Amino acid sequence: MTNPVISNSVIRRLPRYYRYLGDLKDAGYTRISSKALSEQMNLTASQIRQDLNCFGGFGLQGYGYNIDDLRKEIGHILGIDAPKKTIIIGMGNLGKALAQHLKFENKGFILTGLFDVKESLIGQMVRNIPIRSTSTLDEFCRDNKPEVAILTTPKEATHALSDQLVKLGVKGFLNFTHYDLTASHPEVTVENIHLGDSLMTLSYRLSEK
Amino acid sequence: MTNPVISNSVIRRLPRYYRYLGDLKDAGYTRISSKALSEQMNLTASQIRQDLNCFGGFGLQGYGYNIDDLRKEIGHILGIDAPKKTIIIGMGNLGKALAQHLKFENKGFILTGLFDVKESLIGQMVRNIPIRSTSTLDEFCRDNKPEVAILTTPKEATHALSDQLVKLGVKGFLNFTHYDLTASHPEVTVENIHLGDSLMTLSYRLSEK
DNA sequence: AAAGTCTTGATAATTCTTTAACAATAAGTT
DNA sequence: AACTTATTGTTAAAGAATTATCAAGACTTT
Repeated sequence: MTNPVISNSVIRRLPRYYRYLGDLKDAGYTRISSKALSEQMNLTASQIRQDLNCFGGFGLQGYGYNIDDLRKEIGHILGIDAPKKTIIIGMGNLGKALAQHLKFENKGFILTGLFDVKESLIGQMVRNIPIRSTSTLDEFCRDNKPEVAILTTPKEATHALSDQLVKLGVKGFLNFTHYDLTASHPEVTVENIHLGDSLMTLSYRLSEK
Repeated sequence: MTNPVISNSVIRRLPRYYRYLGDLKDAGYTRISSKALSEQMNLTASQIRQDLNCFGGFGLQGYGYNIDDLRKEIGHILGIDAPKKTIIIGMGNLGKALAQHLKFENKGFILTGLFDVKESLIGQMVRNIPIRSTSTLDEFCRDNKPEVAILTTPKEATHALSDQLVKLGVKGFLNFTHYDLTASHPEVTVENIHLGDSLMTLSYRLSEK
């Protein structure tokens, strides 16, 4: 698709809208105005309207937005209705925590494979999926064609591993390793999550006060 | 301290500078120019110089920056030399992963307490720290005065828990729960980490291609 | 020690993001 | 059915962030 290019800032707010709309829906509400939503979310109403209008006019003057419709629209924009096969590499505590707590199904992902190098982990079941040896990755990817990989491996392993996965057709990475991954090809997408950076940001804010 | 107010964008880049400078130091380098660093980090040299000059002129014309000095300066700016006592509440896989993998000592934090409500976890040792019952939180905080809490509890528990902790003197939160925490008092700092949002952002980028 | 090179810090220009304003229009009300 | 109120989508203005530029000055070489 060749859409008009949406700014990063807008994209990063979409999941938050999606969450809040889900909560409102669960609470039984059917409509909301940009003003009311802005108060809940600590944003300006203007920003919400501006953001949503990047994708279309989902609201109705004098009424606001239908919560369920808007949520579905945003879900569609986020690609949640196009499930992507996903593997996790590195099944230590972090890998396990992600496997168990991330609601993959709700977010457009299907967890299909778990990998680790550590003998003692191989064969363990997490969420009814067996942990496989990383040495079987090539074979698994050829058979199952996962599109997304979540990495929680040691820093040293990351670069070679991501190269291998890109060759095997993986298009998206959620990278929790200490290695700063950059997209090697234009069709590859990387989301780096450095938990340590968040800690340091917190430290800064505590120190400045 | 009443500093000239640094923008969010700058603050969020500081930890990344800190990491890269650490890597360069470990690799044995002693100096680097903004241009060379910008190429490694995929930024502009201008931005790096602009960012650093928010805090002072750490560079030298015709030479660049001394890696070790600059790293120390940024560490100091980040408050890494002022260790903050920290507790983790919620010792499921995520809490355990954070306890074991986050390098607290390097980042200005000292892990002093671990808490969970689940009977089977209480008493377990992680990093030589016992997991305590959440019911002992008041007592622990009065005795140990932790400044920072990392939350990995269920959504429902978060609001009440954070209120309780603020009353007990906790000033900083790293919030991994599905509840969007907002700083209730001006002296309280919150860093929300929604891993699900990162997944959805990734989903968007994969879908747009 | 002079000439040349490099690289900063600062300022200016540009671009991007957010906020404000308001006409248009749909819903709700009498 | 007309009138009032609410709220959008859009355009314009303001504010931030990023990038480009360049004089000043420190290092390096001859």
